[in-house]
Amino acid sequence: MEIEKAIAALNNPVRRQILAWLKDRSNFPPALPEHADLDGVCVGYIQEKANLSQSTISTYMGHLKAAGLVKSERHGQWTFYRRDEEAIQQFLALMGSELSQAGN
Amino acid sequence: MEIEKAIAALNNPVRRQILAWLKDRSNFPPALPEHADLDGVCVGYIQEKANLSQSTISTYMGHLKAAGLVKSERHGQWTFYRRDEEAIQQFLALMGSELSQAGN
DNA sequence: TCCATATATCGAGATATCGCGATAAACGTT
DNA sequence: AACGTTTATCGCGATATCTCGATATATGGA
Repeated sequence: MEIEKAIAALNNPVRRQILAWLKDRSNFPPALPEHADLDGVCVGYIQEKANLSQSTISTYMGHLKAAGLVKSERHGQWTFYRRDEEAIQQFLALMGSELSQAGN
Repeated sequence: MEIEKAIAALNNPVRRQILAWLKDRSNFPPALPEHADLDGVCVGYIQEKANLSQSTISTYMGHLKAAGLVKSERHGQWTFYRRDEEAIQQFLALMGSELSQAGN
């Protein structure tokens, strides 16, 4: 997790929305049978939901990944993205300690 | 506090640094005797510390204020800026609930 | 009133981000 | 090898942000 890149990645409503959608797999169409055992959501589903171009969403996921907020796994032609909960909590903790007054 | 503007305001290392400096008044030169009873730090001191131009710092403080992260008070020719601790905590709480997985 | 000081606003050039379409790369299937 | 599908990368015009110097505004003092 890189706080600098993470803040930049979060400085965009669609990227924040995608992170929120990824909290719950049921925000997306069901996985194909052959992907039933994998977690994460493929780029195409995210693109469909966000209603932006394929290249834009691919780039967005790249930002989120570079920031460390999501993990990705490629299976065949598909890349599955899922939240990195640990990194997200770490980010929140870092923001808290950077922003909070000492006594709080 | 406006989460959209707050994230944008925080998406800049100098503005984050200023917020951090403002945690402790002793990061700046002592107040003039006639300002001893006021809290907050004047723009000039912040500028000196950040080593950017006067106009840049004034604009930065405007961003932080528009985001609701700081409060300002004018006394004579000086504007004193201080952190809005309540708003900052509210921002952190909002980020937490927006980013965190439901079960966390 | 005139001047000095502190801050805010304006206008501009440099740089970064946005979001796209086109194209490339990766992979599976035939 | 050739093709279809999925994702990643490239190049670009549009827009936003950065940071500055110059200027305007606000205030207090001589």
